[in-house]
Amino acid sequence: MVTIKDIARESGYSISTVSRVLNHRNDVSPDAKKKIEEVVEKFHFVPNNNAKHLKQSNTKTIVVLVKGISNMLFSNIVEEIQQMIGRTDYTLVVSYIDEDDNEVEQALQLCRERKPLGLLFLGGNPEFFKQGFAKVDVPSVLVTNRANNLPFENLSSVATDDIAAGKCAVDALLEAGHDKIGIIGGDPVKSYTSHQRYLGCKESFAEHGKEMDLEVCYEKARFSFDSAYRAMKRLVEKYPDLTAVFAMSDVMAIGAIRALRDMDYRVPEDISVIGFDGTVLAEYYNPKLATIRQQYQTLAVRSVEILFGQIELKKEPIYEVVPFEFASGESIKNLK
Amino acid sequence: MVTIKDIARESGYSISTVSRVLNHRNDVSPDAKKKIEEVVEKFHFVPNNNAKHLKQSNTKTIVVLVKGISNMLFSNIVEEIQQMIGRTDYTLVVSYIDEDDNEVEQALQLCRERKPLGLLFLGGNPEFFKQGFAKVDVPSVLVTNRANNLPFENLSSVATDDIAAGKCAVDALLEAGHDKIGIIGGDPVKSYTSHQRYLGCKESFAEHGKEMDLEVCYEKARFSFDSAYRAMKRLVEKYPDLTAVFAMSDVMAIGAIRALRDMDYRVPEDISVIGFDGTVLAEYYNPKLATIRQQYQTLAVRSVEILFGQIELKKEPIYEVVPFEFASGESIKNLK
DNA sequence: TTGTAGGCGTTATCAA
DNA sequence: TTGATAACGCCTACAA
Repeated sequence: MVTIKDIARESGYSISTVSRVLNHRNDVSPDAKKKIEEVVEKFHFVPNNNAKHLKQSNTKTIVVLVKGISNMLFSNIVEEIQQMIGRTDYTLVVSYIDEDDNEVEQALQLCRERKPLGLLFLGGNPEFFKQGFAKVDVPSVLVTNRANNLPFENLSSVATDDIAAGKCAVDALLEAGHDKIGIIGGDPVKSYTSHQRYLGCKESFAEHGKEMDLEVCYEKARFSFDSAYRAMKRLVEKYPDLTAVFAMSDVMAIGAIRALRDMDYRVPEDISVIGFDGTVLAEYYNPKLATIRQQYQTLAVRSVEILFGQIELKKEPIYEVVPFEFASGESIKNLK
Repeated sequence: MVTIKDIARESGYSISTVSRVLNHRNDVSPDAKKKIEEVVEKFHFVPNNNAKHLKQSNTKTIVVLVKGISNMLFSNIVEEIQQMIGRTDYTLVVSYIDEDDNEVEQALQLCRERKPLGLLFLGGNPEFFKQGFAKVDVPSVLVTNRANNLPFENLSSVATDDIAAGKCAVDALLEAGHDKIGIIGGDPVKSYTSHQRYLGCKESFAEHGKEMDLEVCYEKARFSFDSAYRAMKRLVEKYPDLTAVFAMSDVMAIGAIRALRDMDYRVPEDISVIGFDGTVLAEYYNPKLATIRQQYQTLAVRSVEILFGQIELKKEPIYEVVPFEFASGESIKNLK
């Protein structure tokens, strides 16, 4: 393996000078720079990041922790963030972790290894934060979840108001004349987001003078096609006269629709469906999926802005709420 | 930051003994092990991987290089691989790189930094291999692409026969009575896979006694919904009387269908569509997408088996072809 | 079973 | 503008 040492020997300069050239510093003579770059090129030398990060302290890097690689909303947000950071002199490190893994532990590890100036969490479990976030001493922003109940002075948040959004989804169904509504969502005990959206549903029912029986109308699922598919089948079984379904993600909604069609229901003629997130999938599906569109661009932009605010100005934490939109699609039938 | 040194001091043992405990080695007394684990727990000590990998030589790790995070086929394969490796004493490192980046350079970098015993490439550009793979001295398997024309003694491959599969797709359309067929695929010059599938199309036409005019019937697109959407619109414009479309991925097919519907064509009544890959999306879409299903499980299993064969037995490279299946779906209309 | 010491490939601090 | 040299945190002969 060719190291900086080899480049030094080969170019006739010292290790330090090579290092300077590699890090694009300007206290090097043009001659040295030229010669060293030639040798680097010739040997296809690439620095070893382990050694680099082990030693380096002053790194302008931001770490993004993404919970779940198959979450399209997150993919979109990451892409936006990448573009924004690309225009600054910061480096972005994106780390994907499993839906169920502990993002705070992972953050701690990354802090030791990359010494970032800021952290961006895409998705997160409040429990993990309560347990371990105290040990994170880097400015952070929780994106997509609210951090109001997580009183850490270095943790802000940018999120959609999940209660209002959940309410909006059910409002849409109720106002189209549906009142036998099933819900497919995550486990409200484990997923804070699901819990919030569920509260929104409840509120909507109450406001329309109706009761909502969790036992009958709610089915738990993971955020995947097939898990939602199975949940939809269970839901129909225990609530056979439902006329509409609110699925707490677009992926879930599509899983549910497939299940309904396999049971010979038509969507939306027999049963209406509304999703959540407003990913590109919703627009491409047949029928076009009604959904609650989260403003992923705004989420991305504000998360970065707030993070930089925290890093550079050491501001107070901010808990920002980003508006959502109702996208009507073609999957809701108006009964009125 | 708490280091192994702190743990040593605090526990009363030496750094080496702590290191031994951390690496679960058995030449440590139970007392030492217990005491040190307590201290580690108390201080929430986590080793710094930079330092670890910098020094460590004997790492039983396999690196997977995935080209494109939004490729569902690859996600499925990765998941399978993860499960298989999980049952061994190897560690798996998954690295996602952009569709257009140079996977061989990235591989070189990872080899220096992680010293893996084997490499798995999910997708890859033969050009990059020709240029740089000679410097990779680790057993590798190219998954999804064939390496027959890449005569490196440490590079095997497991792949679907893209020519045969492309032919199968067009056969299906021709045999359903379609003969005005459009094709949406990657740039055949840049994407070897697309080129192979295109050759299959040509073969199918020839076998059915028809000609195929690349200029008229082929539209280039990236492997995304919206790029395929636009390609479909262009295709209809220059080939208005087509009755069927072969899209070289399921995602492309869905983008195309949306475009067709927006132009008031019905699928499959007016225009038939067949996709490629057989991802879960195909089954959940409406109409269920006809597609060429790649056996992602077999691809995953064989790639790992072949890699271990190379690592442990130093066998000759193998170029394995995995069978594919035609999934009829609901998106092809029979004109006969 | 345990400890000492040297080194992994960089960066950073000084002095030249 | 350069070059020694000491870290960075850990692993690993080798010695005890």
